[in-house]
Amino acid sequence: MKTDARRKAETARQTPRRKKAEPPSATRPRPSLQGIAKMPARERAYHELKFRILEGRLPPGTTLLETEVASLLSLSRTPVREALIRLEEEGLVDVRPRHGITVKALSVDEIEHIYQVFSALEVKAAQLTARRGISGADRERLDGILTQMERASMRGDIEGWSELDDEFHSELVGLCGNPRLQSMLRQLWDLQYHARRAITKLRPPPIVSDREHRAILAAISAGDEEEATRLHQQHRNRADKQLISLLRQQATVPASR
Amino acid sequence: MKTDARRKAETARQTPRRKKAEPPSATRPRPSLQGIAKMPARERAYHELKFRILEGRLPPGTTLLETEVASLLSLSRTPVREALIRLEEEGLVDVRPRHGITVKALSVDEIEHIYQVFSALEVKAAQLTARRGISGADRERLDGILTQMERASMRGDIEGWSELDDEFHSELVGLCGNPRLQSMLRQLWDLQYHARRAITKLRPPPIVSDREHRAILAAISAGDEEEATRLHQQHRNRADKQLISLLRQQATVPASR
DNA sequence: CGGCGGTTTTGCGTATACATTGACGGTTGA
DNA sequence: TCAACCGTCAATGTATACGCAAAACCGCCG
Repeated sequence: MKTDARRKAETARQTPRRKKAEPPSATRPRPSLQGIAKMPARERAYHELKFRILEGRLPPGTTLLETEVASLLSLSRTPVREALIRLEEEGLVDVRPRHGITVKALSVDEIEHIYQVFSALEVKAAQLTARRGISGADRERLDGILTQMERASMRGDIEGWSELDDEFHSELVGLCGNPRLQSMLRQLWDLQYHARRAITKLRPPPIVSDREHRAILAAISAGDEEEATRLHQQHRNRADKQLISLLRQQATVPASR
Repeated sequence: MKTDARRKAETARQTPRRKKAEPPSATRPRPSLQGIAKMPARERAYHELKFRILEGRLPPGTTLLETEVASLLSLSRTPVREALIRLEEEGLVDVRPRHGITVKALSVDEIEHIYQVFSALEVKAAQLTARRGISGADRERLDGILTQMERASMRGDIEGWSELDDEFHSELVGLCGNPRLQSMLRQLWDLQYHARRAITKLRPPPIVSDREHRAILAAISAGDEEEATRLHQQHRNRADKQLISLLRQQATVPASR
């Protein structure tokens, strides 16, 4: 028993990484298909709920009471509440006391806002990556992804292309050397995940994107920070505009699903 | 014995008089100096802790157990834990199970990372503000702030200038029309709050900043998105570089305080 | 003198109990 | 018929109980 309420920190300059294997994959909503097993209940609740929301198994607008969520996951309210706090902070659910929690439905405007932030950060990431330079191996890897993408777009495999696109972008971000930037991007990613999937198949063939990607990679490889920034900027502007306009289009005609 | 023999009566609901005398900080971390009264305990815990951390009353490195925090705030562990989850997400504290929570100490590198994100977002905000245009009244207000700043810098009142600087930037951000962007900026702001204060007085006279601010406001008023972006970009680059270098300088000579 | 295995302590994760509060429907009075 | 009021109760907010397992401790053995 200590009478002194505070102890001095052990100074470790380096953030004392928790031993836990990093769960969140950049593009996958679920941490590891298995690692969920022996996690604290709070984490399980968090990941399970997030997963269900992102995959659409808890569609936007769904509202549940804390108790219902708890029994849905076979847990008590405590860890569920703790998970919900995080999900609310991240913007995935709304908590309205006495009315339950509601899976947030994003309006097109909100998605546009998300993309404004997302793209600004991604461009910054590209800039930082260019500034710090990439290794030959990284270059190879990115190059490989681009090649696969080109093949996919030639065969008209938009879905496959889209996944590779995610991979390319997230690889690039992974190289920027700014963990905070990375984690913010990951979070924003999750928010737009659903919207993005919804319009994947409606996309026109990504020939332009392919070209732009090549150019960006070249600029980064060359360490040309200015050029990489400019190109990535432009790439995102174009892609965002397209995406938003597709969404608006679809929003007016709710259609099938 | 283990459980702290439950706080007996101890003046039942009589909350010990908190000395919330401190009125400082322009962009004060505390919500409203009074509104804290009749809030849910979880919120009180959150704000109270955040306040103490930002003001330095819980200096970086401080380590406390959940129980200790709870009794510090005269609450039970539950609302405290819920507050801590949010504080951890925001990056203000580290939670290491069985080792307590510790107030995070940011390294200069981390602060640099924060600024990279912060500035990218602020520039985007300026761009959006320019794009959407500002009203005459807003223009007046911003103009007024700049005038006050110029006066402050002429009198050598760096502290005053600095507060106005915060105000200017946050006003600008407030006009961008993207709430998510705003809230992210606010959060990042809190993270760098302490570091920034620490070097405020070491700043050289802000003549250049004053000039830049004028130019930025002009570009925004004119609705010149490109120019506003470029100028703000440049402004932030310069200011960040200066700030980081001051921090590094000081980091090597811990000095007083 | 130092490392190692068992034992004890203790902090936390989760469940549960209890208090509080706001929603809602029914009743009443105009 | 309508609107204000009130009582009831469900849902949340907060406190407490409880057991596990990590960390600290301790004594034994090298």
